[in-house]
Amino acid sequence: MTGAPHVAACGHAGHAVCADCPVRSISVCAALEESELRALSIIAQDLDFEAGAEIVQQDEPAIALFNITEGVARLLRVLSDGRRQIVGFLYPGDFLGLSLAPLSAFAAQAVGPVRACRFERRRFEAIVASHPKLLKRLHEAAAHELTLAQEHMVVLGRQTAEERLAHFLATLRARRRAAGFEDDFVPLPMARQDIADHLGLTIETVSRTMTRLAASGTVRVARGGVEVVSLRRLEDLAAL
Amino acid sequence: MTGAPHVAACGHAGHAVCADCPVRSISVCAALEESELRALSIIAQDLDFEAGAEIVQQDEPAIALFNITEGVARLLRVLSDGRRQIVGFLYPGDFLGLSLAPLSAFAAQAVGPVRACRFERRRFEAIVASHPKLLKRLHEAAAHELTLAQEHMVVLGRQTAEERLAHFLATLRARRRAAGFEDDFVPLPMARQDIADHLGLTIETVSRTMTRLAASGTVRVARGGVEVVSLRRLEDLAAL
DNA sequence: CGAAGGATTGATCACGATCAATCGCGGTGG
DNA sequence: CCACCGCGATTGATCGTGATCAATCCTTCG
Repeated sequence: MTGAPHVAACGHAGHAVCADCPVRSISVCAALEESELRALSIIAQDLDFEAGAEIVQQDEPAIALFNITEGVARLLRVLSDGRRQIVGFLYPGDFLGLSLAPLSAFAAQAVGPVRACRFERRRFEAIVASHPKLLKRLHEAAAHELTLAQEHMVVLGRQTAEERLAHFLATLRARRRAAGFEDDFVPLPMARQDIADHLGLTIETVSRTMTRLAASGTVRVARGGVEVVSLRRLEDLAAL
Repeated sequence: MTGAPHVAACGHAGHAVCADCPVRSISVCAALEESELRALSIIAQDLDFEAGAEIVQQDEPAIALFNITEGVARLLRVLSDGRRQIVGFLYPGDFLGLSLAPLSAFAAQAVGPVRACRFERRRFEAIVASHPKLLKRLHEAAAHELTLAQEHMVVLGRQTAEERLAHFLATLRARRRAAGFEDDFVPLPMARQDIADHLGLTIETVSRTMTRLAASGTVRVARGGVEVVSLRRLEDLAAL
């Protein structure tokens, strides 16, 4: 079910050219010196993953780091009895492997087709050790992720189903806005089950709640996503 | 109800002496060069907080960072309708202010009497900028916090009340072990309401679940904490 | 056109929340 | 010294949100 990733056919024998990177301006690699970028470029490997493929295995040695360049990935933990918790979705520009533990406590899987830039850990850390700006960027990314994680704890610990879904959609919309999109359409490339496992709900509750948001004129459900009809109402419901 | 913090009466006009710091070996300040430690020492301020006092205000500018040296603090978000979520408890050696946002999205309050080492943010960042080892330590701390936060998401999203409490107690015990204690007593300096707000439960559910853990011979409830009777059972129940 | 799989809708159930009473301990004053 | 008070914790009774079980619906793809 999970095909092995293969080197992208797009050029340079699998080595990425950072200067051409589509997430150059928004990722950890942004604001790096020319020399740092060149150093990274040398050890970077451009990989493609098909939908559902494991990018990182749960409880396996974390020997590599990734920078998502295209597509969406999910970061999740599967309990022994099959319960899943998705702790976050990774979008282009997001960094995978910020936690420094020797074993990866979480798996990362491609939601749809994903392209990612891979760095072997030992080599990456060697570069980090000698490039303080890169460390600073990594730290900022980790601090940001930490804030997101803490916010999501509030959602999971204290919000109702409707508040959770409203918050999720509002967050995705804000993120899309920040990425420069002007419309109010929120693409949902992940399955309902993924949304449920992210929000600590069941697929049925997500479905019902989505229907209720649509019935109240807050959103309109379309193929592949939702359109935010009343941002005001959505944010009121999210109630953080 | 929350008295203003006052400078500790213990010496040097409120300036801490890092070399004498009780958390020197376990905190962010550990493994720093002599020069870095001296630089930090100059801007450090030793503060006392009484039980319940606000160390950091929610939604206020984050103008300072803290290193907890004695006591326990809670990091929490209060929703407009009064619902609370405690995203973590801070023990001696823990760093407060890792998230780099200009406004603190969370409040920090003293659970009992707390002593903390305060750093004015601007000055702290100036030191960080010129001391790469300190940045590295901060990054490690942030990465560790991130992992803890993600683990707790799994707890809040997918665990039952019994699993949550068992996990909480097992985590506290492990932490205490790591700090060098050999016994199986787990102090619980925080109120039941705090535990409930950390685990996304009500105080009644915490109480009932605690009683059930005691009835099954997993723990014994004592004043100020619990004694772990069967670690095996506790960890089985925690079921991560 | 038919099969397959994800999404939605419906009926019922259960876990934890809510409402409420009591307990137990520590502090205070008579 | 003990009666009383206050407050946090525990226990009990009932309720409600979201889970579970189950039946279509809808879209995609062969």
